Amino acid sequence: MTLRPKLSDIASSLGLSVSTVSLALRDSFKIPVATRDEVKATAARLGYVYNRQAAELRRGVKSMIGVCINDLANPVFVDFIRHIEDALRQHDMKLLLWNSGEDPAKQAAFLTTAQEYGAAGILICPAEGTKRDDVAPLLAKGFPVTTFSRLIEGVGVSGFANDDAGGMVAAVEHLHGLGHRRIGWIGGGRRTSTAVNRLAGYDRAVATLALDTDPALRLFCDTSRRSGYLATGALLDLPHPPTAIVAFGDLLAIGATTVCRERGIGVGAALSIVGFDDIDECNYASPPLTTVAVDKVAIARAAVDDLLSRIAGDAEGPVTRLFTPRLVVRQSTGPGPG
Amino acid sequence: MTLRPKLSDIASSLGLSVSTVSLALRDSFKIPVATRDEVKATAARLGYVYNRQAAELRRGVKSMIGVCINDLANPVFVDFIRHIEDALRQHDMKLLLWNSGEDPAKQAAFLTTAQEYGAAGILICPAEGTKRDDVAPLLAKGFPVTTFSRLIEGVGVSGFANDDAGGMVAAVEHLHGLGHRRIGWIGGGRRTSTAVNRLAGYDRAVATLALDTDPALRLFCDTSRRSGYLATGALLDLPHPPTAIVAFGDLLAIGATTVCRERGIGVGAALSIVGFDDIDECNYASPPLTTVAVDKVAIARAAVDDLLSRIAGDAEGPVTRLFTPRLVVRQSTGPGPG
DNA sequence: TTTACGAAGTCAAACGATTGAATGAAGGAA
DNA sequence: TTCCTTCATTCAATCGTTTGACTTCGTAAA
Repeated sequence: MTLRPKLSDIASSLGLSVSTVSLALRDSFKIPVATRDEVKATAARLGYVYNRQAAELRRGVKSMIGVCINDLANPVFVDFIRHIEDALRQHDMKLLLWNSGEDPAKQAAFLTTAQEYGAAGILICPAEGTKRDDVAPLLAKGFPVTTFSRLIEGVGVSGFANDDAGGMVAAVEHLHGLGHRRIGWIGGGRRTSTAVNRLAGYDRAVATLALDTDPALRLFCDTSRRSGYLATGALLDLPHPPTAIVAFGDLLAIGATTVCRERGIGVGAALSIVGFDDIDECNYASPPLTTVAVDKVAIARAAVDDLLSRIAGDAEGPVTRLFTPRLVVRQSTGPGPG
Repeated sequence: MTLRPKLSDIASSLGLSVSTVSLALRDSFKIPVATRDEVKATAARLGYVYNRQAAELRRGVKSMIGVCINDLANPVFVDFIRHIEDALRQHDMKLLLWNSGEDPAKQAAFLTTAQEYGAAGILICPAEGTKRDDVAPLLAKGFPVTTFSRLIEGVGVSGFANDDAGGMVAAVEHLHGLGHRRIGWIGGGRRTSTAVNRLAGYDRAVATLALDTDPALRLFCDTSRRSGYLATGALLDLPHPPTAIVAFGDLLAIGATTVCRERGIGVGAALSIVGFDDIDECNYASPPLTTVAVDKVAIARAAVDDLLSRIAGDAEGPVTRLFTPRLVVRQSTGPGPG
């Protein structure tokens, strides 16, 4: 187990100075091409590996971005990561991944850790219950932070998210157009901007379209398939169950289809179900799921662009931008009763 | 936008030396408690953030692990990441994530990048077509590398994987026990150890149990839901289609159930389907999927433990360990014809 | 012959934290 | 008073790279 070779090893092996070697490896025009080639050959021969930590310490540049999400088990977030990674790759930036598991304490730990490791900035999908003061200190110090998918209320931090309220309005309007008047909600309560806004969209549409407002129709739970299964079961057990359900997210909706199957309730017939996010799984659900497609690629790109321009220093104040979703009608929705 | 404070800022603000501050922050017994507290308070007031890059450069320790997987879109790999992350967290190690997308070139880039960033070691699920020489140089240099989920043929690198052949034998035996004699295969060919071994298990069981060996029953494709959908469609179009299908992975199996649904073929009745991996989605498929459950938690833990002991220097030669899978019978398999 | 200049490299001081060795002051024993 | 400890703190070298300033040398212009 040889020691990792450094510039000085290459230098002494060639009878050159460390400076020359450093410049040669970085292709400085100050070093003749012949020397450069010699240096590079020796570096390769010795198995030299660039010590980026040392270099960044000296140069004061950074090339890593911290990315914090809440739930790796949810394909939506994984989709976001994939697109963020794609975008970062184009800028030659690396990704330090963190999973907060919706725990603001773990998230706070990451905020510190990412800085410690010399991250240039942080991309974060704020955990449930993230408060203004959780990120304000960073922003005050001028440390670049940008949020994606979820927004943080009243903080001067850039955020790129889906128009969740609008999307949910579209979902309810779609069901209303099919003749549904009694529409249930399953999903998050008020602890993330996504949940707040989707629920607000539901409430607004229900009010505007004069649909049934029975509070029993709204069931709050987390975002897993299992919760969708359980919550939908509970709605179906109501004395006067809904004829359609909008779910906070696709996983919930998929859980909903499962309980229907078990009970012999035809999805898209006896019960219509709409999901949200449009993960790949929707296409293979039984039946394929009507959902509100979030433009994850655009959101990821915008967030990365914003963060990078903030890092570069040429960004003005914080930006908030909502992206318009698209209702994708598949077979889990059908005509209402009557 | 203030500059990030450093030890010297705390020091001068207190009229102390940098050494004292450094020692105080690390709770050295050489510094009286009163001074420590003062230093810590000032650090907090100034918003001091530890510069781990500088510290690691000086101390020569590392606290980051590079993790490279092939396909973030596949829940199996995401499951592995989650468990790896859990295991690493307990050792206070951070995770630098990389997605190779099954591209050995991208994977090679990561091997270098991770070292450049000062990773202590690398956990890798080798991309398709990874050859001995892709990792041998690292190992020769004594850089710790451990593989999980897939193995690399004939290289002295530790590997922790599922007993894929055994699992597939169990799947075929299960179908045989149900009376199936004509069993199709959909999935990977020979480019990963997982594919090689699962297919070998299929072949072995087919031979041992004297089942139909029609080569048309084996269809090679990638691991996506879509491929499962297409490949299964092709098998069903055969003049003499199989009565059961084993899939390389769950996503394929889910795609398979989808095409059956479209064609009105009862899964678990007219056609039995077995998946592999046991991702959460299996429980919510229609019907819930019989599958071979891989012990991802144990594999992830073992890989992390091995890597960490290698990093600590107290590991002998490379270790290869296979973990026994468990057949989980759900409703996608049922009695064969006759 | 002197001066000037470009080419090819080298010097040495950073970057921020760590740490073994050294310092100075206070207190106690002889 | 002198010597020895102990305590609290500081010195200074170091980790591996980078980079502005500098050297050295040969050649060409004046």
